[in-house]
Amino acid sequence: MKMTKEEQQLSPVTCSAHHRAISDTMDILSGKWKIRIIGELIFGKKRFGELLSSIEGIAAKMLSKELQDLETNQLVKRTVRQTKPITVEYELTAYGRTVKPVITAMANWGQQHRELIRKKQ
Amino acid sequence: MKMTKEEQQLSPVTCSAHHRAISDTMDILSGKWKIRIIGELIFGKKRFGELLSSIEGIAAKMLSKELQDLETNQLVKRTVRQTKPITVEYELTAYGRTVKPVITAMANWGQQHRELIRKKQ
DNA sequence: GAAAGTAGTTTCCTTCAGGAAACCAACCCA
DNA sequence: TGGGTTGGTTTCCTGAAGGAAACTACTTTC
Repeated sequence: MKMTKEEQQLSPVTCSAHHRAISDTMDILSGKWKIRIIGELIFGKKRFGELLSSIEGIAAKMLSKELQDLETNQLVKRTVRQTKPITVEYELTAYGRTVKPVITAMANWGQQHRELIRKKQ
Repeated sequence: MKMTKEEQQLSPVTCSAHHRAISDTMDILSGKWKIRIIGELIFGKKRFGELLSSIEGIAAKMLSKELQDLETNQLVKRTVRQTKPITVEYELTAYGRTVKPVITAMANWGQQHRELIRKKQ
């Protein structure tokens, strides 16, 4: 039986692994804010309050919870700095930066989609 | 002011467009089943019942609703075939196939993530 | 001693995505 | 006449996600 390149790539044997991998990614990036937070941290370290004001619409509760999730999954590192009022810095780990291609793929497709919709109307 | 390559790419000017693009993508691929459905249709046309049994765990109501969403967004084409009991075929549009890089990026990252977790434990 | 700035946590509430099961409707076959 | 097959829709329900606002705790400054 001949298979196209695509079918080889996604053969039934590797198919369930494929689904699992996608599920894993969706679980880790799930929720309304995780990708926004990662997008904010791609530029570098940010303090809790900075994230709170730069991510429009997020409440402190959600920011705190989502950052904990990201920390649990090793995507983000939390550092308490012994400043006058204590400040806390969040930054992407090297591992967290590996998510960038996923985000880029989504951004590219979304942009193309928007252009296509605009042209049609 | 000097900027790294990354900062040029994601300059403040294009930043909100970037967020919008990501939101668009997430909206269209949102929900528990859309990516699974697209993944199933990458192999070719499938009837409603075939999708229902090949996508483990989905209920008819959800399948119906998600397919409608995908059709609305031009990712999927629905064709009624005048067979003895009427059958309905769903297939990806050419446009629907452009989502593949996004799914591939998610699958790749998920797989890498799983391997990393496995090595650590 | 009060106010202001840091980084959260707690409580209470609402909404909505999604699941289970029953139902519908057209058609064929026996 | 009634069961099987197709492709759905309707109804009812629940859990989880997320929002608003108040509260905590520590320190510095006024």
